[in-house]
Amino acid sequence: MQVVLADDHTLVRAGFRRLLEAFDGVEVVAEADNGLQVLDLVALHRPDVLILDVSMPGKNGLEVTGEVKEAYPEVGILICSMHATLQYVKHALSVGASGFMVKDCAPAELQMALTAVASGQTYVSQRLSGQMVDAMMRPAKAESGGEAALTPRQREVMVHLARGETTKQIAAAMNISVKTVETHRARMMETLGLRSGTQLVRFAIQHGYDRAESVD
Amino acid sequence: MQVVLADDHTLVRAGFRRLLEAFDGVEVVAEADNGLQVLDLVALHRPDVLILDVSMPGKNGLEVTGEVKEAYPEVGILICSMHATLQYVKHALSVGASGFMVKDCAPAELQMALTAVASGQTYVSQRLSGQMVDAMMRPAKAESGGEAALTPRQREVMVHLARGETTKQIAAAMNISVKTVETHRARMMETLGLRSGTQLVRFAIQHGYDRAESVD
DNA sequence: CGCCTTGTGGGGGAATCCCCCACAAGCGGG
DNA sequence: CCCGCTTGTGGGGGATTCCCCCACAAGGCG
Repeated sequence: MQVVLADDHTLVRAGFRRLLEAFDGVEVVAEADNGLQVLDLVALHRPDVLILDVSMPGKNGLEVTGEVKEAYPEVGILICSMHATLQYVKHALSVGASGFMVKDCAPAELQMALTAVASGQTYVSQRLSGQMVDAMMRPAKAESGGEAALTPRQREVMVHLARGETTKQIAAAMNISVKTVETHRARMMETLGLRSGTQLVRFAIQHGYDRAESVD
Repeated sequence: MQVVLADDHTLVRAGFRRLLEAFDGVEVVAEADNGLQVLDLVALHRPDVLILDVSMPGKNGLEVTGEVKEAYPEVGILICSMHATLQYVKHALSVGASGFMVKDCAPAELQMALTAVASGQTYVSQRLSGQMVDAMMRPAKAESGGEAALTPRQREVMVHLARGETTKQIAAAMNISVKTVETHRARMMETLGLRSGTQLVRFAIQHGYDRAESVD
């Protein structure tokens, strides 16, 4: 497996290289210390995997990702970062990365990430997948008694809202009056401390009411 | 770290035990071959981690999970299964499991899962977190990569929409007329093929317009 | 030079939002 | 046992928004 390594800190690169070459069958064929170099090196070596630091001079990792993926979609890209939020991961994956690692993980995890990315799978650092699980479970938890101050009927309205239905459609679907739907909305907004109906839609979607409700 | 191991196949248990005891500081204090035994063994040994097969005679792993968590919430529970779907994982986590492994993973992954669960973190097998990522990205990928054919001004409106602002607030913030905001909305809905303003809000949020635009 | 896109607006009717309000059913506590 | 609270069901009415028409200026481009 051939790897190109891009990070703006020489010491970090050296450490990574040692780690990587300790793995069986991994070869670091080139290193870059800035974003502009990367595209050339990829063009030259056509590696299996490109390991990219997010913050680099010239061009940041996410920009580079987009360009490399466009020119050489077969190259697996593994993003490395120290501070990692879910939004950040989503952004990285949406521009074409195959994996996202936090830098303080165990060497074994790096190896797993590498093999996953090389074989075309998606890998997300364990620390981050924990966050993802939380995000995924939030709506399911609410249902199963977490801290949903919402009544069953209100939750039902929330689901329809999250799917983008209009008040009239919701009323029809639930077989009640438009006015009743509005009352439910109003009471939810009060308990949730929201000011506009749009914010309620926002809440519904961000809390996953558009996907849940089919489990079990 | 003390572990109780529950699986209905003797050979599987034996293999697991060997694996586990090869890890530093891990001790298998008891084994169960059916669901009914588990609760007693946990009560007796108070392990740090309980490794549970999903399919067991007597009581399946998920039922056991709920009961153990209720009685001994401090015990970390790691579910093992061969066939694993996202729905399944969600269910397992919602009844109190801390981790979910597929059985054909690498030994190193088992160790990572074990330490994560023992320290109270959530661990989901790498194969599964890949699926989770896909599920998470699906809405974002849909059109952002292919055809984010929005004009700068339209995107600006989108950001405000995603933050839950009203038309009037957006108009004020952008220093233009309410009517102009409405035109932008209408044109976006046309290019995106949406039918209601609520769905536009939905789109805006699912595509990350509420956070992105400031990342980079 | 027309044509298209983009940004800026308006008119008007239907739908909605968001504040009031009411009443019945259930449920818990004093 | 009755009072209060919550929940579900509705209405009135004014402000706002939605969503269909429409117009015009500026810029790009074949």
